[in-house]
Amino acid sequence: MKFESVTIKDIAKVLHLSTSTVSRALRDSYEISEETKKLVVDYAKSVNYRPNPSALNLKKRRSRTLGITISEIANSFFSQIIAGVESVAKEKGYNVIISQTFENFEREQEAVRNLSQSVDGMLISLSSETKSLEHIEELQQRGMPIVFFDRIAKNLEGHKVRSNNHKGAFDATEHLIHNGYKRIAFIGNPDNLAIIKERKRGYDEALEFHQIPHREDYVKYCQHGGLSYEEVEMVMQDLLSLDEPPQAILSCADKITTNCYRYLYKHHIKIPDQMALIGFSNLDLTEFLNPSLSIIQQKAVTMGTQATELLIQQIESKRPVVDYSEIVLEPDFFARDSSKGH
Amino acid sequence: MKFESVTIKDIAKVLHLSTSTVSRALRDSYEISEETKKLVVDYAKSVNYRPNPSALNLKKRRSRTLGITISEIANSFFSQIIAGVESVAKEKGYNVIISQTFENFEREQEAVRNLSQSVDGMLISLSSETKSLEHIEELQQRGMPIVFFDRIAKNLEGHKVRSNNHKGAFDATEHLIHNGYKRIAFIGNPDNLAIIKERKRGYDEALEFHQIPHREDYVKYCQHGGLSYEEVEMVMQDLLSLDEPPQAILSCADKITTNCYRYLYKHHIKIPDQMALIGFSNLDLTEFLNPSLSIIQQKAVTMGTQATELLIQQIESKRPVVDYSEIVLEPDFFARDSSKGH
DNA sequence: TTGTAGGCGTTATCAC
DNA sequence: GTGATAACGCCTACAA
Repeated sequence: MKFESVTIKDIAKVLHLSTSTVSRALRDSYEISEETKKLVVDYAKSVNYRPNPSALNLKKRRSRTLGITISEIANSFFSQIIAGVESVAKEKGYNVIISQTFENFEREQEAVRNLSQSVDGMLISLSSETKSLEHIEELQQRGMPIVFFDRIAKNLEGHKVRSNNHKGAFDATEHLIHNGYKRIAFIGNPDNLAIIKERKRGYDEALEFHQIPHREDYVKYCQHGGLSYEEVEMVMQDLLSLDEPPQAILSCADKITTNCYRYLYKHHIKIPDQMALIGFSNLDLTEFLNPSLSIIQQKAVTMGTQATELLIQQIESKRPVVDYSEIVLEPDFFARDSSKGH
Repeated sequence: MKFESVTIKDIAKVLHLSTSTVSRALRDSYEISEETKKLVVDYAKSVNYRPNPSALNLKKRRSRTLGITISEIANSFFSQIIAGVESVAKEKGYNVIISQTFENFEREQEAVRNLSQSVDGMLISLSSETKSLEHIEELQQRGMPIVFFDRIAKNLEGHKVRSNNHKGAFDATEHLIHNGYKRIAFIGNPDNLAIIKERKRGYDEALEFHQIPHREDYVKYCQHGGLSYEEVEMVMQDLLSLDEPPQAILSCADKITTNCYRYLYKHHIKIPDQMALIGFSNLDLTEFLNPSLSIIQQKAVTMGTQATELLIQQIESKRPVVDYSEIVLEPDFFARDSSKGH
């Protein structure tokens, strides 16, 4: 089953013109007479002519396509990011190809390498399991414009758009402390991710500031980013089986937050009385949950639009970009019942 | 800023071979000696050679890209669909380009026409405002494989994957009736959509079956699919200002359901005592809402995978497809507190 | 077993 | 003002 489409050649044949004339007429070149232009344009419209993108790409050595690498689409944070990316991309005439890593390093390498030939530039949020950055560095060195967002690569150059993760975690932890919680656990993705390091630092510093002793057994990392319920379940069991279990949890990813909530619900552990919960999340209805969920919400759509604007700017820049921006977005904090004082 | 990549020509030059030999060696042709093959393949790997997709596409007259047209990405139902689509597409070596219509007819026409040159086939869920189908028919006639899902086009040929909308709405309505509700309102997208007609029919027939009189003023359509809160707000105000307002609502789209919930919450109308609510939704945490939300949940991921499998099958079929399948997925029904009897 | 040449659809360069 | 030609990267008859 093949889709047959009209080409410049077809038009040229019908109108008894050369392909070059048709091409020029369609692009409104000054060299072509108004008469011929009108003839060609009208006919092209009547047969619904559209230039073949592959031919154009081959010729122009660009694809007007952006690649975006994220952990998972079915995650409110990332689907909001994509919404932002798509809106700017479409507006500027770019398509977007999405690659999911499912927090897996090999998949990320694969994705990045595959994308490399199809796109003019890439938006990357690292996977939880990413340890080495060579696959990305190599592309950068060959001139691929890459903008990092959310889970940025600390040690690579390039435009970056991220949240103020330190502040988000610090404020949330402090909020718990103010509400009377002292035994506060931290659950995050693995801390090879800079954002998790930052959030951990925020958590640490809030404890320190309020002279609450650190406890290493209150700090947990989900190697797979809490993608599966089971992963979070194990962490929760660990925490609850401690001699002195925590009274509150700070969760550092959308999936972890919802899976914690699910766990507590399932095991009839009352929130916040038996366990307070506050987490990073971009879900829609958290305020209507029972109890309503306290969240640190990132400006996801904005993150998507800003990152895309920077990327397109870099792609279309005449000279190599040397001066990179790092945009930091302030997260919004919503204190609700799940972290109420007792 | 241009991304320089290695071509077959480069390899040929370095190895003192012709481009055809390199091309054949890379594709493991029987004509090439093992020796040469190894030489070429090893070198290609060492320089990270990837064929240029545009050149391949131009040559093969296909793009190994699928287009999908939906109303909005930031909608749990559609992001689950996309997750399903991506998984099958990636597995079979296809990329996916997403187009959002935001329920607008012109955007849909634009999207479909733009996509037409870039993709080998399309997955389409119609927009709420779509009235004519010429833009789609035209492509079909020129041989573009198109699979309809969710909001299918009743009068066009093609593979179709949808939910059993009639049953979903019938069961939900009957459930409300069993729980003692008689004054039941229906809120949906515009009924030029076949799925809404079907859901309306399910609602109608359940009422009829239980000998509950119809009331036209209980039936409301959101022209823009409830995308904005304000649209749903107006409908709710209409319903509540009736002499005899409804006691329960059946909502027919994810966005409408959540916006109804939001409205009731905001106006301190107790669910279900003052107004029961049940709706089509694929949101994640509905069971933990306060009160927990009764939903009709569609098999979104499956819908995505099945539609994509059909599409790729049609694209890769040697002979024109004449025998179209219509897959009907049974929705899952979760009765919860928001529709409890009083 | 390897090389040469032509073409996929488009645009740019050069001629007329 | 218009037309012929080459080139973008790849593949595939056909030739050698």
